[in-house]
Amino acid sequence: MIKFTKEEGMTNQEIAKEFKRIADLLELKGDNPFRIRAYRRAAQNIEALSRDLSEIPEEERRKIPGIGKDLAAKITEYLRDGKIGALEELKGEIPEGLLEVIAIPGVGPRTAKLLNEKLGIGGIDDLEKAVSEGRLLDLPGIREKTVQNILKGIALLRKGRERRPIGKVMPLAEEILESLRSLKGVRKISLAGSLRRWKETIKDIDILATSTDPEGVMERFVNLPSVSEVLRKGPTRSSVIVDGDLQVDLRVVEEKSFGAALQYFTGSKAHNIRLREMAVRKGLKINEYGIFNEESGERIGGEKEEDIYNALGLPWIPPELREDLGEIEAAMKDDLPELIEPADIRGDLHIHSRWSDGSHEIHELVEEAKRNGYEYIAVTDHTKGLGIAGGLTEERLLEQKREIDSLNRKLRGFHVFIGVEVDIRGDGSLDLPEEVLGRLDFVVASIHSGFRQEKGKLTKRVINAIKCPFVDLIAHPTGRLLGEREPYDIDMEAVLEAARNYGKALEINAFPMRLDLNDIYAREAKKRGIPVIITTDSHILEQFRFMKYGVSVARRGWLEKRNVLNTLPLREFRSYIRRRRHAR
DNA sequence: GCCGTTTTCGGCCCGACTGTTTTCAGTCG
Repeated sequence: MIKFTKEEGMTNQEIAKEFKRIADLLELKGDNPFRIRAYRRAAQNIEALSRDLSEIPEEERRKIPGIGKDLAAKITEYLRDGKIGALEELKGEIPEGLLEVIAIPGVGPRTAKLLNEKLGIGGIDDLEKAVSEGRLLDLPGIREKTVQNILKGIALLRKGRERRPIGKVMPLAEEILESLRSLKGVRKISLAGSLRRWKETIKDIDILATSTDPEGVMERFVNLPSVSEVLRKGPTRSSVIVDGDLQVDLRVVEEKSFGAALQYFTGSKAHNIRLREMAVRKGLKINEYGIFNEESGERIGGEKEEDIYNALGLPWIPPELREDLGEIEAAMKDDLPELIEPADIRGDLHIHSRWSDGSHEIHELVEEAKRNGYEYIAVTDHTKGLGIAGGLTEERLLEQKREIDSLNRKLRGFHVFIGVEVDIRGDGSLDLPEEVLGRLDFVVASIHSGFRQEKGKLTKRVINAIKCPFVDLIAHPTGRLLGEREPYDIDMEAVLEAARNYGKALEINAFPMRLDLNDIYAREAKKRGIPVIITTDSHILEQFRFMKYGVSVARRGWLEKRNVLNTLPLREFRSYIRRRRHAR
C-alpha cells in the first residue's frame, strides 16, 4: 500500500467532509437515522479539533467524542489510503448527483430518492429537464406547488448565499434590533442563533421578541426601510431579506416562554440535543415553550433561560460556549470558565498611525483609546519591507519614538508604548536589526508576504520570530482572511509549542476579516498556558470598536481574564514589559 | 454508529410548517 500524501493541515476538514458525505448517502439510501446522526456528529467534532488527526496517536482517537471503534478505523483507513472503502461502495450504489439534489432547499432525501427511482433523475440538470417536460406531476404527492418550490429552491441554491463575517452582520443586526425595540408593543427582545453565540461567520439574523401586539410588530417589521423582500409573514414568525441577500427571521413568543424560546433558538443544535437527552433521562421534556414534567405535564419553567438549565441541575451556560464541545460536562462539574468580558480590556497593543498606513496622529489614537476606557496603547507601525504600507526605516522609527516620548511626558494615567509591527521576511529574518528592536517597548511580528511558501519554510519563519528575544507578540498567526484567503499552510502545533517554550504571546486579531487566532486555537493556547493578546489592528479610529469581536473569539475559546495580557492594569502591564526586557 | 450516576443492549430531541393529503409524510431549524 502506498502512503497517501497531500497538503497537510486540511486533513481534518477532508475527513469531516467524507463523513458528511457518507451521512448524506446513507440518508438517500434510507438508512438508520441514528447511524446517520453519528456520522454528522463525528464530522462536527473533528472540525473542532485543533490538532491534525494524523498527529493524534491512533489509540487516542477514540477519545474524541462521537468517534468509536468503527469511525476510528475509518479515519485510519483514510489517512493510509486517502479514501474510505465504505464511502466508495456507497457511491457505487447511489448516484452522486443526488447529493446536489438534496442540497436544494426544500428537497430532502425522500424526494430525491423518489425522483431517482421513478424518473431516473441523477442530478440537478436531469431535474430541471424533468420539470420543463412536466414529468414531475406524474409522481405521487407532487403537485404544481411543489414543482414551483423546487424551481425556487434551485434558483436559491445557484445564488449560493454565502456566510458573512460576523463583523459585517452584527452592525446590521443591531440596527434592526434597535428599530424593533423602539416599537410600541415590543417588550423583551434579543438576538438569537449563531449571532448570539458570536460565531465567526453568520448565515442569517435571528431575533426573538415578546409583544402585547404581535401582529402590529410583524406588520412594522416587514415594512422596515431596509427590507427588500418579504419571504413570509405570520403572527409568530416572519422572514425578510435585507442588504441584498441576508435573511432576517423575527419570532414573537409569549412572555412565559421567552427563556425557553431564547434557549431553543440560540442553539447550537448539537448543544440543544444534548440538553434534551439529559431532560429525557430525568423524566423531563424541553421544547421552545418551556420545560415540563413528562408524566404529569406540569410546567417547571420557561420564562428565563436559567429555568431550563437549572431544572437539569446545571448553571446557566454562556451562549458562546453552546457548541457541545465540553461545556455541558464542565457545567455538570460546576467548572465553567469565568469568561473574559469586553470591559476587562485595558489597552490595545496593535495599532497603526499616520507614520505608516494608519489615518491618524498618535495623540488622536490616545484620545480614542481613552474614550474606550483604556489605560494604554502600543503604536505598532509597519516596517520598511512593507513599502506599500509606508513602512518605517530605522531612522523614521527612532524619530517616532521621540514624538511618543514627548507625548508620554504630558500624559497622566495613560501610557503609549513604543512598538512596531515588524515584518517577518521571506527568508525568516526580521525587517529591523535587533539593536533597533531592543530600544522599543513592544514588538509585534507578523508575515505579510510569501503566504504560499511550503509548510516547513513558513513554519520556520514564524518560529524564528518567536525565538527572537525582542519579539513579544506574533500577530494574526494563520493569516486567514474570512471568505478570501485560507490560513496559510503552517504547522500550528509547532507554532503553539514554540510560543509556549519561549513564553511568547499569540494574538487574537479582532479585525472582522481576520479573527485570527480563531476560537479553536485560542482554546488550545489556553490549555497550554500561552498568553493571548487581543488587538484591533486599527488603521482608523472607527476600528477601535472591533475589540468586541476579538473578545468574542476569546470567549468562544473559553478564555478568562487571566489568560489575556491586555486585561492587565497599566502598572502591571508595565512591569510585565520590564520583566520581559530584563530577561532578554 | 455511539454510548453508559438507569444501560455493554437498547436507547438515541422536538415541534412548526407545508403541501398533499382525508390523517400524514417530508423537510427544516
